[in-house]
Amino acid sequence: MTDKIIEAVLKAVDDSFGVKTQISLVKADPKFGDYATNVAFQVAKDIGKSPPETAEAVIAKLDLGDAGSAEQKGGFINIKLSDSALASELNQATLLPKIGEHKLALVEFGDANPFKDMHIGHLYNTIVGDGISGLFEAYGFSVKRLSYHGDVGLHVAKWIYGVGSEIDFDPTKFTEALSSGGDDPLGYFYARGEKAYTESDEAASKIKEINKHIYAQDDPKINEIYRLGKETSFEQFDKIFALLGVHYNKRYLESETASIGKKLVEENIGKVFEKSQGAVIYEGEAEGLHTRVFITSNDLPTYETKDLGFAVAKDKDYPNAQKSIIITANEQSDYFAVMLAALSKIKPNLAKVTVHLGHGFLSLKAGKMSSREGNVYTAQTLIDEVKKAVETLYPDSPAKHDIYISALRYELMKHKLGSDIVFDINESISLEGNSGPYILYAHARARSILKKSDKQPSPQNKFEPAERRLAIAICGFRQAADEAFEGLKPHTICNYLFGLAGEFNSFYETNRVIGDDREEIRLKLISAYAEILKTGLGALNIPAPEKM
RNA sequence: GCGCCCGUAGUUCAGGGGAUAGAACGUCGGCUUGCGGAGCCGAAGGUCGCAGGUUCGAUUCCUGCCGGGCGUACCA
Repeated sequence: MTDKIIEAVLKAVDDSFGVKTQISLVKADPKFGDYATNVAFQVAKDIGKSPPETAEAVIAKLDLGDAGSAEQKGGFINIKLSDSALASELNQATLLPKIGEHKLALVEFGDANPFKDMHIGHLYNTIVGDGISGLFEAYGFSVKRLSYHGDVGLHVAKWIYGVGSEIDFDPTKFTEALSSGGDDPLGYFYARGEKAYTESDEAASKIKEINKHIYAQDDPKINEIYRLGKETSFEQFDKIFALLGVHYNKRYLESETASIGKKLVEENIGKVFEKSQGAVIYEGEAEGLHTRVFITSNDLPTYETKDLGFAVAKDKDYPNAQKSIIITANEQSDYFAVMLAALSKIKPNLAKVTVHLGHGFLSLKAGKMSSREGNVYTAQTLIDEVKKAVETLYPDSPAKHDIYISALRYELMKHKLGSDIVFDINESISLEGNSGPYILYAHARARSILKKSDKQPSPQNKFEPAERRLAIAICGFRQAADEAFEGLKPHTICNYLFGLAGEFNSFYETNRVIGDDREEIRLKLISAYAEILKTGLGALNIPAPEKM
């Protein structure tokens, strides 16, 4: 509908002044109209008239058909949708264009490294990734959720050193050693190795030696400890993914992509890469980037090389993806710019569809959780805390699971990606304010009203002012969703839903539904409202139970 | 040093050339014998970091500065 209006306005501008331009339609202050455009300001100067005169002239030529009417105020052209146009809009308010039909999108996220903790940053990353995946699915894409893990590299050697020095590198003592690492053996032994690495040269060289054995796989004891540690790690990761309801299509490992990438880099030395000080590097300065090492002077591939191999591996498994999104913390943004620059010279078609999406740093609001000083909070700890808080606040709810999942997911997606965010557990589970449970409650309440009535929702071509206001708000979904999808900004959906719920509560406060003369049309509004809440939450993979 | 991101109410955050800069939390004051009050209405609270520039119009774009985060050759 808005497309048709924009078209009509542009035609009127062209007819009046022979000017071709571009405009957007914004939601107007309700006292002025439903939508507004400032096109008169844009063209007024060129045609030598004041904005109000220009707007009047445009309106004189404007043919909106039965879509609505327009009037000028202070240079703005305010458009009011006709009731019939609004009614038909309302009927298709939940529909999103299936522009991804028969198209494939790859989304990579949740790349926690085995042998290390899955901390709250990984949790954030995982939820954002699954949300972006859901958004693409809502627009009809077939989405493959992929994870990628650094199962080789110095951090692994540090961990093996940490545990190995305790059990004298005897794999049979591994299980016993795990229990001595407390409730978080992975983090515990990694921290030990890390400490030794920085504090002792002897340990550092031993760790580097272990690292070589890991790549070469030529030491049976190290191989076995490695296998056990990796198994333990992924068991933990899978437990968390299952808790969150995240379903991956495929897990990739750096140990698999390393050789593919290394071959690719070696083939392109002198073309894309240069040798320097014994290492193989990519010089990005000419493109405004920086230089990065792809193969070390010890002849080991770095993360960048493995990522090149990963791009190829993904393409082999899922050829012709229209979009490949990589989601990481934004500390890796510059890194990805270099990696993608190198990729664009080797596999331009792959680089073209690849987008890196960076998110900010997640911290927790100071509270009881900060008692574990010096520790990074693990994903599991935060999940447990939120779950526990939900059980206390909603002891009788039949939907506790959905509530705590929604609390987590909503809280992490309601902020614009890229900025650092502070997670407040109490706020995340509260029914007051901009929270997941608030939206869930709004949805459950609407469903309950619909269930209670014995009449059927029925559209009508005439709205009372309060009804049309709600209807307009409901029809805003499409725009919010498009913005979220096109700009990879899930938070626009959260903010929209929160605003919509506020509109509804305000409406519901003074407009009786059941038993009113206008029950059918109001039920229609409520049903559309409930569907929008469910669809919007669903697009971000947030559950919306019927009761809570 | 250089590069990228960020500075909006007491706090957490939206907005991102255009009509009076918004919301939530917190504070204060009202409403409620009704469909889920877990709500609604209202008040107080802002030099949109500072200074220039572009523009009919700048919180928004540009430049500089101040403050913060991240990155910046062999970690990921």
